[in-house]
Amino acid sequence: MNRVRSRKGAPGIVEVAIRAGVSPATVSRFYNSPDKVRPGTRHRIEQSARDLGYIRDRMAGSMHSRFSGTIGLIVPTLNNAIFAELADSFSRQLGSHERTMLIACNNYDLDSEVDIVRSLLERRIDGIALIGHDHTDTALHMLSVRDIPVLSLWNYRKNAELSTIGASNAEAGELATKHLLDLGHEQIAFMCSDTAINDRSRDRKMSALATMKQHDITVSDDMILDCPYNTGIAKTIATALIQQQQPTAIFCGNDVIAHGVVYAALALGIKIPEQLSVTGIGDFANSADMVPSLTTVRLPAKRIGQLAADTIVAMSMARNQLPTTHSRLDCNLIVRESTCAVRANLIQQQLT
Amino acid sequence: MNRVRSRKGAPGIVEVAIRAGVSPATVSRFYNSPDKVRPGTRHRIEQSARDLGYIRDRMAGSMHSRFSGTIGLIVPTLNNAIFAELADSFSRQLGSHERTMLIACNNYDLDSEVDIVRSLLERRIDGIALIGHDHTDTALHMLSVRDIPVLSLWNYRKNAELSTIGASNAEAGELATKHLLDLGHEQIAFMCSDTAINDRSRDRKMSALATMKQHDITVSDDMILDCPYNTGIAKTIATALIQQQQPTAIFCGNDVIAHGVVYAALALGIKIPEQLSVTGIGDFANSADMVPSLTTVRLPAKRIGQLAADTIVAMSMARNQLPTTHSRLDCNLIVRESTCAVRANLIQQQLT
DNA sequence: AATAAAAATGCAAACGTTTTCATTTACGGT
DNA sequence: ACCGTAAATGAAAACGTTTGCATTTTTATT
Repeated sequence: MNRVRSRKGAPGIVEVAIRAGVSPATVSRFYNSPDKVRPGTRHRIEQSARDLGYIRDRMAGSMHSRFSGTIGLIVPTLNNAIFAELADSFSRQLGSHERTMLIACNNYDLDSEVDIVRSLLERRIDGIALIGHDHTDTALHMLSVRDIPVLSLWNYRKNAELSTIGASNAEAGELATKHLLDLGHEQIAFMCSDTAINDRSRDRKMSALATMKQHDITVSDDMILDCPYNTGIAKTIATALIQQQQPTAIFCGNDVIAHGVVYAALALGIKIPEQLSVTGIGDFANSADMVPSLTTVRLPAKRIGQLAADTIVAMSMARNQLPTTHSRLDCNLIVRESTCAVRANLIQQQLT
Repeated sequence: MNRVRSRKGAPGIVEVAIRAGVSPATVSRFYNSPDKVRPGTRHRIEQSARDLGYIRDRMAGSMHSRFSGTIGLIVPTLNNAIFAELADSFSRQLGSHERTMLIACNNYDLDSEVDIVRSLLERRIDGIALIGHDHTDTALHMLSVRDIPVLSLWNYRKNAELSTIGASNAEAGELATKHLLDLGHEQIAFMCSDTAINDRSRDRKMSALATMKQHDITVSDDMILDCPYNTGIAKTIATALIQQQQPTAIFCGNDVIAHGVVYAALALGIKIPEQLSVTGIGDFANSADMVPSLTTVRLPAKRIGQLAADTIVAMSMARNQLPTTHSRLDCNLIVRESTCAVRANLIQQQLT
C-alpha cells in the first residue's frame, strides 16, 4: 500500500538524463565538474533540468561522497543578539561556498552541547564551529573519532588545542580597564557573568583584575559582582551597587550588562560620565546610538563569522589534514560618551 | 587508491548488529520503534552501540524513509535581533521533536529567497517556515510540487493562502495608534520601514493610518516617513522630524526605530513623555529596561516559534494532508513611560 | 588517411540505512 | 504437551546519487 511514491512528481537525475539523451552519470558530472562534459551536452542537460524543474538531491549524493555540504554552528544563545551577528555572517559566507548552516543553541550548558553534537553528527556535518574553549571531552572525542574539522570561535588563545579564530578577550578586558585607569579611576567596580562556564567572561575578568593589580590597586570583593547577560537584571544589580559602593567607574563584562548599568544610572539621576564612567565589551547594536553612547571594546563579530566560514570549508576540503591555526583578530577600544576623567567626577561630587 | 574509508573508525549499523548478535534490521528497529524489539535484545543492542560509540546516520536513513528530520526557516535577518528570539525558540522546540533547524537569511530580498529555497530543498527538508506573506511564485511552486509543508509566520491574516501562525500586525498598528489618540494626540508622526517588500510593516502602517482616518484626523505627508530597521538611522531621521514638524507623538513601526527616536529626543533634550510620546511595536530586549521605558505592542515571538515548530512537524508527519489553518496569537499593548496624555505636553510647552 | 593520445560518456557497483515479506520464536489456553 | 496466534527477528531489495573502470568518440599528430 505504501507504493505511493512520496517524491510526488519531482523528477530525479534519471529523468533528466533520459530527456537529455545521456546517462545519469553524465548529468551527475554536469553538476559536480561541468568542465568534464562537452558544451553541447552541457546545454542539453541544462535545458532538460530546467524543463523538468529538477532539484538535485544532495543527500543521496552525500551517501557516496561523504560530504553533506552542511556545517554546524553551536552558539550559547541567539536570543541575546550577542551571537546573532556572528551567526548571520557565518551563514552568509557559507552560502557563498555552496554550504548551509545547521545551527543550535546550548544555553551555556556543556552537557546539552554533547547531545547537540551527536544530533549534528547524525546529520553528517562536514565541519563544526564552537564558541570558546570550554567543551566536554565527550563531545570533542566524538568529533575527533570521525575526523570532523572543529573550529573554536570568538576567543583567541595562543596555545589552544583547537584551531581558533577570534579576538583576545583578555586583551579586551585589559583595554577597557587601562582606559579607566588612564582616566584616573580607582574606585572601579566589575560586573561580569558567571565565569565558571564561560571562558570569554573568565578571560575578560581575570585580565581586568590582573591589570588592576599591576597598577597596585586593590579591589575589594564588594566591587566584584556576578551578573548574567540580561539588561534588566544588570540594571537591578547596578542600582544597588551604585548606591552602596559609590564606584566612580563600572567595568562591564559585556555591552548588555553595560546597557543595564547606564539605565540604572539614568533612573537614579546619576550623570554619566560626570559622576560615573561605564565601559562595555562587544559593541552591540545600540551601544553607539544610545544616550549617552557607550565606551566599549569592539569585537569583530562579522569578520570572525566570515573568516570562520572560509576556514572551516577549507578544512573540510583538505580532509581535516590542515595544521591547527590560531587567527587573532584585533579588538579596538572605542571611546564614546560614557567615560571621562575622574577629575570632573570629583568636582561634581564636591558641588553636590 | 581511494579505498581509504573516509568514515574513519566510525562503526556502522552492521558493526553494532554483529557485536550484539542480531541483524542490522533489528538494530534499525531498536532506534525507530524500540517497542518492537524484546527487552533482552534491546539491552544488548544498547550496550553494543554504547561500546562502539555508534552514531546513526540519519542521512542514509532518509534515503529510504523520505524524511530528513530537518526543517527549514528563512528569516529576513538574524542581525537585528528582530527574529533572533523567534529562531531561538523555533530551534529549541524542534529539538524536542528530534528535528534540527536549517536556517538562512534572505536580507528582505525575495529573489535571494528563491535560491535559498532551492538550496534547502536540495538538502531534503521536511517542511519550511517563512516570514510573512510576500513570496515569489517560483519559490512557492518549487515547494508545492514536492509537497513540502509550508508555514507563514509572524503576520496573521484571515484569508492567507498558506497556513499561518502569527499575531495581527494590523491590530498591533491599530492598538498603538488608538493608544496615542486616547491620550489626546493629534500631531502624530509615523516612522515605518519601506512597505514595498514587507507585509508586516505594510499592515502596521496601513491600519495606523486607517485608524487616524476613522477618527477624522488628516495626516500630512510630512508626518509619514520611511525608515529602515536601524536605530542609528532612525535617530538621524527623528532628529530632523522633531525639529521640523514638532509632533506631539511618534508612532514607530518597530521597537528598533522607537529606540532611535527615544535617543534622538534624549540628545535634543526633549522630554519623553512630557514633550513627546513614543510607541514601538515588538517589545524587544531593551524596551522594558531603557530609560524612559518604551510603550509598545508585544508580539509573542517565543510562542510563535514554539507553535510553529509543533505545527510544521505535525504537518510533515501528516504528509502535508492537513487543512490549512490560521492561528492568531494575541498582541498586547504594553504601556510604559514613553507615552502620556497630550495635556501635560501642552503645559510643558507653555512653560518653555 | 591512419593512428595514438586525450576527452567524453556509459555501466554498474557502491554509500548505510529502512522496510516489506517471510520465517522463526515465544506465549496463552486447553 | 500441543496448537494457534501474536510477537520478534532475519534476508534482501530498495532509496538517488557518485565514481572507478571500460568503452566510445573526438582531437591531434604524422
